[in-house]
Amino acid sequence: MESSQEQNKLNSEMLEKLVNNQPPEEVLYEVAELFKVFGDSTRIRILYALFGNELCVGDIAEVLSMSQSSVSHQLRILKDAKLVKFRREGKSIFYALDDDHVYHIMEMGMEHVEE
Amino acid sequence: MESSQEQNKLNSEMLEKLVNNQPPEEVLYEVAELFKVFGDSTRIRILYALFGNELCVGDIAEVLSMSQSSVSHQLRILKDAKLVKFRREGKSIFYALDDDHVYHIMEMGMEHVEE
DNA sequence: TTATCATATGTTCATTCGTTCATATGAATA
DNA sequence: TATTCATATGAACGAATGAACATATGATAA
Repeated sequence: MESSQEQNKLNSEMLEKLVNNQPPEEVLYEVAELFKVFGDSTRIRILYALFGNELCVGDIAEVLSMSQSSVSHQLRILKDAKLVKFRREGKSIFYALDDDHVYHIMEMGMEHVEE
Repeated sequence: MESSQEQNKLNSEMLEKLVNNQPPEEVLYEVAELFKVFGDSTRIRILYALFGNELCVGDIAEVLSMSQSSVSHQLRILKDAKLVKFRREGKSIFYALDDDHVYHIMEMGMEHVEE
């Protein structure tokens, strides 16, 4: 892991304090998993298409010029991450953004990029 | 892309409007790239270690029980994404979170997960 | 200038991931 | 009930990615 002569800048007391202040491993992992879902341009495009709109799968595919299969696969990932919700209406299934967190996280991303 | 008999829920006027309302492809791509950086538990751990602390590479490695090489590689990715900044002090290089966006994005992630 | 310490970089390898194609499910309608 | 339409699922393939190991860079101190 480290060479034996490594000279750290922090003493062991502060190091230990930092180690203990880390959130539980599980939480960090889940946060990473969440952002991983946002980390694909196809899914970002889908999320933006749903920004303020409720759309069925076929329409998303048409708006984004994607195959139905691809959209459906990605919607499943978004669904599992609780980023979108859906309801059935006849043969169609309509998707929408799940809650305000999704809006806010995307807005944050836009802000950081547009600098 | 779609079967010839596909019956969309939206008329072509609304579809076109949606298509035109999408942010530029480049922006969506950059947003995805940004979140991709957050989408790895190793990098999330590093970012959390830097939450309010300025640390040098060796200390990050020690705090997180990671190899120096691995930390350095990930720091480069964080640096390229402008999520961390750094300054040299003697032989050491100290890293810190770059701006408030980073804090806010992570806080959003935590909030969404802790529900 | 040479040796040393802290950090960075290059390469390889195993794994993950997104897309595509084919097919299955399942609700609505004839 | 049989057919059709909308969506979901499974398998396969290629591309991207993170970790590990070895090595390079570059600043400092002897």
